[in-house]
Amino acid sequence: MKIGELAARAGLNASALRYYEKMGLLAPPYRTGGQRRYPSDALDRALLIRFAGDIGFTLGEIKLFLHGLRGNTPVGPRWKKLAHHKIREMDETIERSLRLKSLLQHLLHCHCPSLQICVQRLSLSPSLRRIARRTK
Amino acid sequence: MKIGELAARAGLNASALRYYEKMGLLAPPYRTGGQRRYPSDALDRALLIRFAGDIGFTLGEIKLFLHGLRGNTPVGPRWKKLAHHKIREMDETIERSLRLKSLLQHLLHCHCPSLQICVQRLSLSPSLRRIARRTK
DNA sequence: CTAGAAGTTAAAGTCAGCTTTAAGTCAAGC
DNA sequence: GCTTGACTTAAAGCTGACTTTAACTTCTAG
Repeated sequence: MKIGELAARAGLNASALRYYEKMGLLAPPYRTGGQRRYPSDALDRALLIRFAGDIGFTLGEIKLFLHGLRGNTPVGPRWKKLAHHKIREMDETIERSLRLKSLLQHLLHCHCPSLQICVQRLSLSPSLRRIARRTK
Repeated sequence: MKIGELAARAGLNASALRYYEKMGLLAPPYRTGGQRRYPSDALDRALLIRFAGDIGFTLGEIKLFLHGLRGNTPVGPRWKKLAHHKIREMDETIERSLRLKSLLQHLLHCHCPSLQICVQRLSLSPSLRRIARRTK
């Protein structure tokens, strides 16, 4: 399989595949006249990488846990740890988003005479300040 | 007030204040011997900018709605539109995070013989693929 | 008066995850 | 054999929100 075909089948750009290879996520394949020729299981790899990226893993994390996998090794402890970590991250994101949403709703419906005054009042609350700060 | 004091009081770096000024979010203050001297209400402005940034507005959005405010103008329609937009964004974030969380939990507890096979199965589901894709 | 803390600028650097560009090489169909 | 489309590389560019750097000036305390 040439890189273009692999890219099309994995839903990625060829440049992304080359980038993954450079970053150590994708094994360097055989070459024919300088061009990459991938074995069919490279598609699984590429799909796995895309999938993991899609669900919010960084390339560093993906690399980390791909190294934990060898061939068709079943789901292992390294992966589970990462998954738990990501689940916690999701929880934090959800909680933060909920709080900020209600904050925005307050701002929409409150009776402060101006945004600046409203924000000043909100800023005085240490708990709110903490929420805001973590949002970064 | 010198820039360092304003920065300290607003919880920002001086470089960020200069950046905001360059980006048109903060009015250029008077200068004494080339150095910026801020009036005390600049603190409100800076806090407002920080607060808005903290709750997820981009600088572009902040600039947009700061231009809608003049002095202590009450909360206006421009701001409300932006707030509604942001609330929708929060809702999307929350929904996506919830789905990805349950996806991760499935991956943790499913009985697929390997991650690759599990992901292959998941990837076959168009609805899941859509979820994943929107995550970018 | 002088040391040194704090201010000034423009321009470059940072982070991630790629894409784009430039300049060239290779392969496949006619 | 020739065209054209797909491939190759290294390096630069992109986004956003700043920070850092370098070289310099100004303010302030003692």
